Amino acid sequence: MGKVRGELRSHCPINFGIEIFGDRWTLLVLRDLLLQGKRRFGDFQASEEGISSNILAERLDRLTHYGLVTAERVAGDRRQIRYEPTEAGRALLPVLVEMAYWGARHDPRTAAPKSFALAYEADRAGLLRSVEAGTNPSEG
Amino acid sequence: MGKVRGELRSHCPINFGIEIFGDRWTLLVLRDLLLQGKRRFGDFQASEEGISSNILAERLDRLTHYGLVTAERVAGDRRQIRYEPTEAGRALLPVLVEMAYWGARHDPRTAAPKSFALAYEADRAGLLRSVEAGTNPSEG
DNA sequence: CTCTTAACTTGCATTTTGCAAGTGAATATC
DNA sequence: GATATTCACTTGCAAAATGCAAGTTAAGAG
Repeated sequence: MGKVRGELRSHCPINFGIEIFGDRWTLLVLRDLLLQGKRRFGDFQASEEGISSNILAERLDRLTHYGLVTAERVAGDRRQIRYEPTEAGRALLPVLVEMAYWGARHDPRTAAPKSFALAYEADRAGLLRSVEAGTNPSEG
Repeated sequence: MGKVRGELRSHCPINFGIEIFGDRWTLLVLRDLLLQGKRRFGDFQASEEGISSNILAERLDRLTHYGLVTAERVAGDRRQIRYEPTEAGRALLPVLVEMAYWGARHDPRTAAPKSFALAYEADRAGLLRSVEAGTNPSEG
């Protein structure tokens, strides 16, 4: 059961996001969901950062609770649950892309290929569209 | 003393940002710094979310450690310390703007004026420039 | 001097995180 | 159809982070 969180500290539009995904794991789940096409519990667990199962379960609950994600059992294999981003979840893609660009430019050891930052700089809107369509060539 | 953090979980460009500002307070400090023009310890403390002084001190330390912020004593009043964003810190502005837009569009009780989301939709690049210049009319 | 201001520190209770192991239901295998 | 395996969690508990209140130190004001 997703624990219902109390009052927000403020309704500053930046704070709103922080209250939902301002922690060390939630944005990684959203990254996997929106950029890597992952849809299942085990997929998220398999990411290199190594989220543990109790944390992952709580975050998926919270994302569902806040309407960024939906969860449903898979017909054909009722053990599985498929997580899908909602419109509100997909609307976070530009946030992720800006963070990725910042990381690509400021982490001296970044794993992002140069082509990503270059593509961003050449045509941000185009990059966003291709990432949205899942046809972006400059990601792992 | 800023505690030096250990190894990063990964060099995914999104994770890099999370490791630095993925918590409930750091982005609020950056918001105050980049969007509200706040420069002093007491200014940050005065924000409506109510950060406590030990947390604030630790976050400022960390931001300084990671090179997003500089700290220096004010000549003329050596009690004061002035915090300034670096280039890397200012480069987070687009991330904050995307988060603000998302919050403005998805928090039903958002404090953001409609003009902000409308200005974003009409001319994102122009909004970014005006926010960068501190001449943005659609913020509190 | 004494008082006040500014920027922290410290102590401690509460909450969150993280690891390892365990559970229960559904499906695959023998 | 009994057994093993997969999947998505739960549970227990130690460790770390957070949050509140009060205290400290250095500098400037009166």
